[in-house]
Amino acid sequence: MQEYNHSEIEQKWRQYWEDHQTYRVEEDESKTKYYVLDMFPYPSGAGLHVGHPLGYIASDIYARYKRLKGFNVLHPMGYDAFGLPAEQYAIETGIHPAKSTSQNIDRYRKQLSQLGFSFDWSREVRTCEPGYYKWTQWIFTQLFDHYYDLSDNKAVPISKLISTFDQSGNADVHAFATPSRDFTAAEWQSFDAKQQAEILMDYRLAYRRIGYVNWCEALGTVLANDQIKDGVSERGGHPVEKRAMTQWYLRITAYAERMLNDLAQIDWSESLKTMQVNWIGRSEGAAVFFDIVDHSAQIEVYTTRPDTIFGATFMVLAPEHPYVQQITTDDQREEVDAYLEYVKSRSERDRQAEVKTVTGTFTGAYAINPLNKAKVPIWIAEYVLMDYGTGAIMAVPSDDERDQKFSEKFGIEIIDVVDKSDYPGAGLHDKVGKMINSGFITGMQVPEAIEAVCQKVEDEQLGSRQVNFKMRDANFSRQRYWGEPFPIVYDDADIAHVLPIAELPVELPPSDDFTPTAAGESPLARMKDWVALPNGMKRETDTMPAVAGSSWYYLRYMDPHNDESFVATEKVNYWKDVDLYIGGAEHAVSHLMYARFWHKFLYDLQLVPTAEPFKKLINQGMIQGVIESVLLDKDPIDGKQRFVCAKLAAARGDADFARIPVKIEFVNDYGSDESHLDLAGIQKFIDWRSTYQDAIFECIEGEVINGVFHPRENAVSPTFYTHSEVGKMSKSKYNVINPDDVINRYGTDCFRMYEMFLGPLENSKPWDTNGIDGVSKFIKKCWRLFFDLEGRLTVSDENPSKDELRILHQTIKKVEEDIERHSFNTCISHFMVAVNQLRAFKTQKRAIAEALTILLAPFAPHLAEELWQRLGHLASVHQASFPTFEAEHLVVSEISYPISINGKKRAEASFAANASKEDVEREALALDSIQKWIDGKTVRKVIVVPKRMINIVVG
RNA sequence: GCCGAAGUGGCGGAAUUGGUAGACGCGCUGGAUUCAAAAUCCAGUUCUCGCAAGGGAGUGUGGGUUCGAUUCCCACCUUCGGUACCA
Repeated sequence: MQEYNHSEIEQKWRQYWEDHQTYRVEEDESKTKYYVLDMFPYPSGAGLHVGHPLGYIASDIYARYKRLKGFNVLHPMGYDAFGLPAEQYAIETGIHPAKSTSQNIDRYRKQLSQLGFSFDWSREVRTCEPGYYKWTQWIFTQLFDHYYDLSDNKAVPISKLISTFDQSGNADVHAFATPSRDFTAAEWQSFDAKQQAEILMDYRLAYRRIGYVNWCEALGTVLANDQIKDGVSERGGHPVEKRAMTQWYLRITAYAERMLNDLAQIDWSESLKTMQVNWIGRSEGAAVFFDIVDHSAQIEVYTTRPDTIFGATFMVLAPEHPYVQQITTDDQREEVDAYLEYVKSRSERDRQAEVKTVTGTFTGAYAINPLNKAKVPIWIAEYVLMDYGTGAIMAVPSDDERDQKFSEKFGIEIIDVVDKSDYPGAGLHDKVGKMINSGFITGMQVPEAIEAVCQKVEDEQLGSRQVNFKMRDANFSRQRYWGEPFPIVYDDADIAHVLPIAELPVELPPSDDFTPTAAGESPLARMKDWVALPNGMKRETDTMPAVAGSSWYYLRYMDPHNDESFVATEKVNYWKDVDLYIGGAEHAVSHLMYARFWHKFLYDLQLVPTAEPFKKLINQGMIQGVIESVLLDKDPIDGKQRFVCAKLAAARGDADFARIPVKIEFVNDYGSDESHLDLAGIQKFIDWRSTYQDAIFECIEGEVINGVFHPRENAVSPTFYTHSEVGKMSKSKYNVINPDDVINRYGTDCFRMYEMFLGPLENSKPWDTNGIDGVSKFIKKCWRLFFDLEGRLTVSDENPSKDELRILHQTIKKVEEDIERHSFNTCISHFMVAVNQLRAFKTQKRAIAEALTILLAPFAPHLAEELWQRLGHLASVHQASFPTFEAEHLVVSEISYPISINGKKRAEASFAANASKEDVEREALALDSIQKWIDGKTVRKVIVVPKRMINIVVG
C-alpha cells in the first residue's frame, strides 16, 4: 500500500519552487498589487519557535489565495537584526553580535524554508547590514533637518525656520516645539553658533535633551525595563537607579494629532485602535503658572480640570523636577534627600502602579495659587513623573483619588469645590456638577467653569489653554554597541552636525568589548580612534534602538537593493502600502506607533504616496509556553544568596522573592503544580548560572549548597518546587519549543494545517500537540481519495453527480468566505467535512478533484502540488485560478426548522423552502409533537423567522 | 494601578447579523479486521435523573433587556498582552 510520503514529496516541491523561482515577484502594471506583510522577526538565538509560524502560515495562506485570485502579491521576509539579546549574549560568551546574529539568521532561514512559505527571498533585508542602515541613518538625518510646522501641518526643512528666525525671530513661528524663550531677528543674529544650535534643538524632529535611564552600578550598564524584575536587575539581583543622561529623542508628539485622526481611515480592530487612542492620550486643559514664595521661578502645571483650581490645596513636583534642589528649605533638606534616594530605586512602572500606599515629602517651600492667592505647600511625590506633562501638578484632593489619598495620609486640607448632588452616579472624574467654594466661578456648572477659568488665566497672562498628550517623545539613544551608529558628529563647541548622504553609512566599527564605560557611555566611546575624526570632530557614540530599523522596513522590501535611495519612487508608487499586516498584539503600541510616525514624516517629504503604512492589520494570538522560575529571597542571609522552594515561599508571600527564570528542560513535570528541580536539576541550574554557584537552595527536605544535599531528618532527595505560569515563549524565559521535530515527524503541510486548526488566529493558546493526529489522518484520507491502495490514480473523467457538485460548491463557498474573514481554523474543518463526504463515492470525478486541489493549495502547498501534477498538469498549482462558486448547486426544496416552546427546542420539522410564514405557522401548530406541549394552554404568540426557526409562546 | 483581549464538554474549538449550543478534531468507550499489534473502518460520547420513553440543568460569576442571549447591557472574578531600553 502506497501511503503519502511527506518528507520526499515536500522536499521535491520546495526544490522545484526554488529552481523555478515560483514566488519571485516584480512590479506588473497589468495586475492589481496586493502586499501581505509579516511582522519583522528578531532572529533569536533559540531559533524559530512554534509561535512564530502561526502568523506566517496565516499570511502565507492569504498571500497564496490572493495569487490564485489573480493579484500580483508582494510577500517578503527579512530580519530585525539589531538588538539587545545579541549584545547580552556577546557580553556573556564573547561571541561577536554580528557573528551570532548571522548564525541565528541562517538558522531562521533554514527553519522558515522548511515551512513552505511563498516568500520572494530575493527581497530579504537585514537591519544590521550597512546597505540597509545607511537609509535608517539617512531618515534620521531628515528628522534632524526638519521641524513640525503647525501652519502647514507637516514637517518643514529646518533651513526655512532658520531664515524665518533671521527675518523675524520666533514670534510668528507656529511650530510643534518646546521653545524655552522668545527672541527677535536681531537677537537671533546676535546669538553665537552654540546658542543658535541649542534653540534649533527645541524645534528639530530629532533632538537632544536630558533623559533618565535605569543604571545598574554593579553590572556597570544601563538596563532595559525588561531586565529589571521587582526593582532589581534580573541578572544577579543588583540594585538599579535612575540616572540622568543627555540623549537623542524623536518628536513623535508632533504627529500625535494626525496619528489619532488617521486611525479612522485604517482597517484595524477597534480594540487596537482604542489602545492607540489611549496611548496617545489627548487631553484638553490649561497650563497655569504658580509663583513660589521667596523665589523668582514659577512652577508650570498642566491640568485638565482648571475649574478645580480653588480646591488646589497643595502642589506636587516630580522628585526629578529641576526646582526641587533650589526650593527645598534647610529644615527639610535631610528628609527630601532621603526621599530622593528612595525614589531613585523605584521603577517608573512601580511608581505609576502604586495605589495602596502613597509616599512623598514636603519641600518646605510654598506656592501661591494665582487665582485666590492662597499659600499652598509644595511637596514631592513619586506618583508625579517628570516625563508627564510639566513634571508638576496642582493637587486637588477633593476631585482626584491620588491627591485625596495623599492629603489624607499627610493631613493636608481638603476643600470641596464641585457639588455633584444633582448627578447621582457620577464618578469623581466626570466633568459635571456645580462649583462651590470657588471664588468668581462659584455657582457655575463645571463645563462653564472650565471655560471661565481658561479665559481668566489667558486674560491675566497666568497661563494658557493647552492640548496635551500622554504620549511622550521617543527616547532614541541607547548606550549600547549593537545598533545603528548615529550619523552625527560634534564640533569643539559640542554642536551636533548631521553627516551628508555621501558619508553614509556610518559603519559600526569592529570591537570585541561590549561593556559600557565606567561613566555609563556606550561601548563605542571607548574606541577613541573611531570617535575622533581627522577634522577635529567627534562622533556620537550612542546607537539607535531596535525600533529604528523596524520603523520603515516594509518600504525597503519594495526595492531592497537600491543604493541611490531608500526606495525608488516608481516602486513605492506601485506597491504603495501594506494591504494586510499580520503580527502579534504585543506590538500594538510601540512598533505600530513608530512606524506610523516615520511613514507620516516620509509622506510629508513626499517620499511615500500614502498617509498610512498598514491598511489592514490583524493581531495573531500568541502561542504560549510555560515559564518556570526559582524564587530568590530578596534579603540574603549573611550575604549568601538563598533560593526558596515555591511551596515554602508561598507561606511568606510573593513580595519577598525575585523570580529567576529556569530553562524548562531542567524542570521535572514542568507546567504543573508539581513542577520541581531535583538534585541534578539544581546542579544544571548552577552550572548554567554560575553567579548562583554558592547560593543556598532551601526546600522542605533540607538544603542544597554547591550541589550537595544537606537533608533535614531522614530525607533522601530534595524536591525543589519551581514557580510555573503560562506566558510568552521567549528566549529570555528559556521555554522555547521549536517546530523542527514536529515537522520531521508529520510534515510541513500537517504542521501548517495543525497550527491553523488550533483555533482562531487572534486567540492566544498554550502549545500542545494533542490533536495533531487528526490533521495527519485528514491528509492521508485526502490522499486516498485520489489513489487506490496500489497508488494508482482513481480519478475519472465522468461528469460529477448533483451530490458531488453540492459538496464541492458548499466547500468553495465556505472556504472562500472563511479565508476572506481570516478564519483559517474553520477552513480546515470544511476540508475535513468535504473529504469525509466525498469518501462515500468510489471514484472521484476530475472536475471535483481539480477544484478541491486548488482550494487546498494555500493550506497544504506541497500536497496540492503533488496532486496537481499527478492529475496531469505541468504548471504549478499555485499558478492556477481559484474555483468559482455557483449557487445553483446548493438549492434545496425543503428546509428543516427547529420548533421551540417558550424558547426551548421541543421538535423539528421540514417545510417547503418557498412556504409562506402563515403556512409554516399553521403546519407547525398542527404537529403532534407540538400539540402535546400546547394542549390545555393558550398560544400567546408564534414567531416564525423564515428559513431559520419557529418559537411558540404559551402561557 | 491603567489600557486591551480572552473565558463554551475530559481537551483544542464551532455557532458569520440575537434564532437548533457543542460543527470539526483529539481523547475515551464498545465493536469489526488481525495469530497479535500498529494502521484502518463502524458506533457512541455535555452533565444529570431514568431500564426506557422522557425530563431537568448548562457557554467564568451575579444581575438585566428580549418571544428567544455563547452573542446585547451593568457589576464582578480569573488568565494573557502592553505599560515607553525584550522584540
